[in-house]
Amino acid sequence: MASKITAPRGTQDLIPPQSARWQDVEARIRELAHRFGYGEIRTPLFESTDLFVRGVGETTDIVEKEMYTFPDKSERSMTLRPEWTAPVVRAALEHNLFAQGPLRVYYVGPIFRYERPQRGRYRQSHQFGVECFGYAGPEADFEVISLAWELVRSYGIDDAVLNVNSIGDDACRPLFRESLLAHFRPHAAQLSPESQRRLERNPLRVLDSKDERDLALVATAPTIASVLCEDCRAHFSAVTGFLEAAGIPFVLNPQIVRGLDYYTRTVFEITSGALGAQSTVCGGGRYDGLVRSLGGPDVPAVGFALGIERLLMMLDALAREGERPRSGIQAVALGARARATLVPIVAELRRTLAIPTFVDFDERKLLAHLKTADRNGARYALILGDDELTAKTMVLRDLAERSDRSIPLGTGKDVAASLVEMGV
RNA sequence: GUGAUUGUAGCUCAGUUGGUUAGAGCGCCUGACUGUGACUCAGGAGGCCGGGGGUUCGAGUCCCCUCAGUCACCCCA
Repeated sequence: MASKITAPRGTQDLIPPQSARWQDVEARIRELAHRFGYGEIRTPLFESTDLFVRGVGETTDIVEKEMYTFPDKSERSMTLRPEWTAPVVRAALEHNLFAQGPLRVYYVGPIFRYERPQRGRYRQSHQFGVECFGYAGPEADFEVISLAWELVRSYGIDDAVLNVNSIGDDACRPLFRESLLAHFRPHAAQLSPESQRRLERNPLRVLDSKDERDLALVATAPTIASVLCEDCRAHFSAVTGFLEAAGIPFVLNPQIVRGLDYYTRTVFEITSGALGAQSTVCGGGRYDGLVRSLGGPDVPAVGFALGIERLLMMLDALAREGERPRSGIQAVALGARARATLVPIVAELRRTLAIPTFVDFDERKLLAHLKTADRNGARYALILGDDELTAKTMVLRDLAERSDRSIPLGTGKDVAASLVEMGV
């Protein structure tokens, strides 16, 4: 087994029938994004390391320890995409998309983070996300949040919770930072080592510490709400107002800080109890400063990223694995002559019918073929043996109804036509 | 990166204080039933016991290392 090559740690193969669920989810995502008027963007799997360092923030965990970074053959430092937002902004700038007014895009695809795998956390995972550029107003925040919520709602996931918060902007966040420093610094020695480190680099992140040594001080820390500037306050209350008007339930959660540096004002998360320690299925917010910090114009933006693995985990927790309806035809040939006759017929069925045609080329008994049909979830078995060859017919067995019908044996087109006529 | 725990057939798992040729259930294949699927019965195939090293007369069982899974911390999707 040691000599056997296995999938790298924290990655997984997606194989049938599991892959069909992913196709369903992705189809729903695309349909939803389409309805909201978002166009798809695809960017390279790897980018210049610098893009993420500048875009995500040097003090974030992603940049400090989670990036898959490697030198290419020209010794340029490259990094496997650990998140989509920075590449999306880079691409929009590169193609000058911001010159044409507001931009709405969505993405679906893998991200890579060098982490120790556990429930809901992998080295390669997949995200669906949207980015809405060009609107500074709360309407855009609402649009993006409601899009994320709509996906969760459409699956009937009832234990999902929408948490929202505002972390202020350039005007008031520095004040919040100062008041946090003033609160924690005198007691810095009592904080956990990790929090002490964060206190200097990014004091906001001390707030989401779960270390027992920090809890007491965190609990008495000043809240952002107390220092929010008038603009931020108005913006945030407009966002929550839209949510209320739309009947989208939410929780005001001052603990939500977000781990990426580029967020401003509105931040939100959708969480679920079905996900173990990684309770966030979707996280996002506003990042008005990012485009500029990546060398672009002053373009406000708001977006989110949603973990597809985690969404599927939530669906699993609902455990409503409905019986999949039978679909398709198992073409069955008994004997070499029947098999030779069947091959072109199968080819024609596959060309004209929308449902799958299954076929087993091995010489097996009818019983074995029917078992295979059962396993394939086929609705019908189309049987051709010596009797049928003589009578110039085929037997169409309805595996759900357990009934047989006879159809004339002809060319592939003839057979396909008969099947269509019979409502197959 | 830290800690805990697990790795035996395709899957779920047994394997006594180390002791000959490693087991079960499910699944798969074949047959009972020249040609009608979810039941039954009987056979069969399929394992360098994750990998490497060590202790021992002898290791699936003990020790070390390594890889991987799981769970948690950290952090996030």
